[in-house]
Amino acid sequence: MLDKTYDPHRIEAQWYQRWEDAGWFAPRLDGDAGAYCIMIPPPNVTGSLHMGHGFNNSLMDALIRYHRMCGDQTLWQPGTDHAGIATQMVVERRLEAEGKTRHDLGRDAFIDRVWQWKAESGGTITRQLRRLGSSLDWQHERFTMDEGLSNAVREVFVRLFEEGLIYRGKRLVNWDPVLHTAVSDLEVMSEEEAGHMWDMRYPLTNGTGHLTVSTTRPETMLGDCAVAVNPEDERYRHLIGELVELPLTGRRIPIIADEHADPEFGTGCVKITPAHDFNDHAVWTGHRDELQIADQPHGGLINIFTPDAAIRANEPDEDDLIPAAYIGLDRYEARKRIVADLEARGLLAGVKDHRLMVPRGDRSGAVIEPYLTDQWYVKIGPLAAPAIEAVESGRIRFVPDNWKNTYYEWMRNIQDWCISRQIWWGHRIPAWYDAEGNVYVGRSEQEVRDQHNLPADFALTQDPDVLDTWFSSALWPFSTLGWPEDTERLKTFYPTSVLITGFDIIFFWVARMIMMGLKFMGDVPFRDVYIHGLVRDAQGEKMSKSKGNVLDPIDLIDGIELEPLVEKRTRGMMQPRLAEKIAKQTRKEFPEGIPAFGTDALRFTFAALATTGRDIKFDLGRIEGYRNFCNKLWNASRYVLMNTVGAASSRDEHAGRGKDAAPTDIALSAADRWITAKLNDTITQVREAIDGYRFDLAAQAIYEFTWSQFCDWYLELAKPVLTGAHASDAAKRGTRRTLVQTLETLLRLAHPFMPFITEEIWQKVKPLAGEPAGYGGETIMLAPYPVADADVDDPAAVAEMEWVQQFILGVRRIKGEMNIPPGKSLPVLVANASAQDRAWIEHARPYLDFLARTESIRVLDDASDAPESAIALVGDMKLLIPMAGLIDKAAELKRLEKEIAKLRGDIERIEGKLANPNFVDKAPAAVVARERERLSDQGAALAQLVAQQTKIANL
RNA sequence: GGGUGCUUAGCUCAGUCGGCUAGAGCAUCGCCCUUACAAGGCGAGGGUCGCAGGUUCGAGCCCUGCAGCACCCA
Repeated sequence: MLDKTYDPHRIEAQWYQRWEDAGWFAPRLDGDAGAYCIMIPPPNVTGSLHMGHGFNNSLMDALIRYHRMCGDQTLWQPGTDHAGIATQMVVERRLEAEGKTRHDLGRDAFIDRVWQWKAESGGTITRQLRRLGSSLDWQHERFTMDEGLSNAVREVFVRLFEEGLIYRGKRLVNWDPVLHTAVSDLEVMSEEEAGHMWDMRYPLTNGTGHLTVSTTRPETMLGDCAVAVNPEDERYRHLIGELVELPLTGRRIPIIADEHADPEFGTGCVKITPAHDFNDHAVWTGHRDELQIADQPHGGLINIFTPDAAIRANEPDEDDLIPAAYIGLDRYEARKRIVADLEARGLLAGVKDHRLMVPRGDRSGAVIEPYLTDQWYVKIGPLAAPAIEAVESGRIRFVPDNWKNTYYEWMRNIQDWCISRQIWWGHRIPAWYDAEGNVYVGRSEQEVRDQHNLPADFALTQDPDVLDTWFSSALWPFSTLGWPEDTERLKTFYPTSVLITGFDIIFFWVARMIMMGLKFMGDVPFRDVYIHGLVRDAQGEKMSKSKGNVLDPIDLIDGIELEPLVEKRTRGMMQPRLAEKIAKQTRKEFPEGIPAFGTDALRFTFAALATTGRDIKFDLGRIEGYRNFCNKLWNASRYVLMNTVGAASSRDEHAGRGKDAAPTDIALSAADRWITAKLNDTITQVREAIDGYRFDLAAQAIYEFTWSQFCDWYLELAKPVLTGAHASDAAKRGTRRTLVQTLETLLRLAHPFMPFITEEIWQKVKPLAGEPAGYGGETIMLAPYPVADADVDDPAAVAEMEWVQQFILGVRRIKGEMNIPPGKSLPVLVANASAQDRAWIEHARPYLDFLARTESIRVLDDASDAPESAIALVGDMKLLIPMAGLIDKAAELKRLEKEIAKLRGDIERIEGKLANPNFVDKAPAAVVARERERLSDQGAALAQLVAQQTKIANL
């Protein structure tokens, strides 16, 4: 028997271990069933679970469990990502606490430290995924830096290089001066910030005055190679080809004509600093062959910064290219000094406040500097074209569909991918250099030596850089399955079925997987891409540590007291004032802390909120409601078990399933047949919803059936049968069997969304319910998913039960509105009853007595005999509850008036419609017929109520 | 500047092919501790579907314009 109260903690603790130990998460590789596979988006190996993971994994597990129960060969591939920059930063911060930098340790020792950190913290997120109930195939867990995946990375790098799709080039990159590495365009976040616009005077060398240029970055003037004006700009046209003197440096630079100069912007003159600005670099590219530029130092492409973004020293052959006064100054210090010096010389024309877009590294937050470096690139055009085609042709389908536009937009404007990073934690680039700087690419140093006949004493040094983390992630759908080996798993599970992810990594990850999958597997990596929204807080704000509004899914599962919650939210806060604010806000929002809701409630909430194409606001009220739902299911199950375990019910009584199997001594009532038909409808709805990725509709259908049909009606209808003296043993058996089988099926239906509670209950129900579709196994997670059965449709039973419900609701409504306690028994008179009504009254009498608390039901042959009564209509039949001593005449008149007004409004609308010849002629016949029928029904009801109103009013 | 999405009850959201009186949960208000469940039961109130036009017999849904909000890209 089930415990009296639902305690998610106790249930969840045991089942996961059992499932995993039994090996039930592994795909069954035998047989000819279809394959179904999802790759987990690998979380950061040293990270911990946030709400986004919780959401994402709840949906994936629902699909995986559904398909596993459907009998597919089902694989959910687990694994983690080494998350290069992020992980390296964490370890560096820990070193910093010891007063060291990574350079103090050296590369090898530092990497050892990172592996140590992984060993320490690497289990956290996989443990947390287990807490969510995720049925991942842990026996095959992978890590992006394990041996197999590293092999795959080298293999891909070498093959792309050999095809000319990977190259090394010196270009402007996004340089992070704090992390000392290049980052890709995607890792740069530009936001508008407050700054200044400086107007600086550059004297004309012909002595006729000066040009004024506007800039937001005055310090970069040291690297200017020209001033550009728009060729159409009348003000400056005559100066094109003249020279100006670059202040503070003594260099002379030309005035050039270029469209890039916007006459409307500032003075219309723009300084060109090709080594420190992407636009300027493009301008320079167009003018680099002009003598006045080509003759400048470095052909005009003058870098002025060190990797720290400080002003660099001069090279031996540069003379005083960089003025000594600024060398060694940080870029912002240099800015101040240069502005001051210009002002001192009368060359500063003005300063105004100006809002500008500032690019920052998404990890470090440092202002990104366009910087000239040697980097490795993937030539992306040849990879992008087939990846675009794969979506256009429908081989890959986005859900919701409109995301494909975002994908196209990016893919059609894609730039070559900078894949080298100047950090230590990651896949080392498989390239070696000799003393002359020649580069050799190969799978290993040995392979390079063999291929190029380089003797062992020929010095080679490996490229110090590592690859962008997303390079290895891009291979995830096939590298995890064993590629480049041709494994069984690869053959079975590639292409995978669906990718489930947030829109934020369409570019980082989804697009790159598609390109790499097509390139190396010759096929798409997945058929569907389901894009879900972001999990936000109850106010719709993005969750972030600095806002202090982060919810930890584990805290929702286990609950957390207020003090630990406050501590957690403010831990490691740099700004005490912010910490104080967050603490205050947390105490206000969660004065009692957060109660434990359990995993099933959390998962069901995620499913219910997963409407397509929208972010979700995570409101604690919702999870509370679904925790209550778990409780409801639990208690309903207790009721079913209490009434079936042990009773006269042997296993045989329940063993039969469906109509054919019904033994002769079992009688199924209309209620039994009705709930079976309703369940059948629900099965269809849930399956359709899951197949269409409508997790919200699936959850809603399960919720509605369980609560509003099974609990509110069927369990109540079962009571008079099970406890009443009038019911036959065959009827009792029929009801018991229906209770058990409905519950058993419902548990299987709900299992993908609430795995723990359904397993726990199923274990108790299974011995009573018999084997669903011949399944005799030990766990619900491998039991067959319910299949709808057209044979159990039963319109007669449905009609009867709807009548019963109308009758009961009619009586309840009168009681409710008249403030009569619901438990009070009342005599009911019935008038205008048809033969069918009379039969049903007879037949359904026990239900009516129990649920409507009818003391007696008397059928009147003539309604005029009735005493003063409150009225309710069931079709044409009138329910009359004598008012004497119970009901106030004025109250009943008011109630009638309200209903009459509603009917009149309705009738008026319908008459209007039917009076319109266009409607009658053009609308489909069925629609017109339905309106006519409604009019006649409403008209009859109105007549009855009006008659009643008159009668009562006249008393 | 370009793009995408959103706007429905106090709140959070459904609403499929254009067709019954626009639904659910939470919140609110009454009555009930009825032997599965007070984490509950029974009942009730609550809507100009962002605004303005258009198409249609019929529009929350389709079209046009406008407004507001959010996000992405430059």
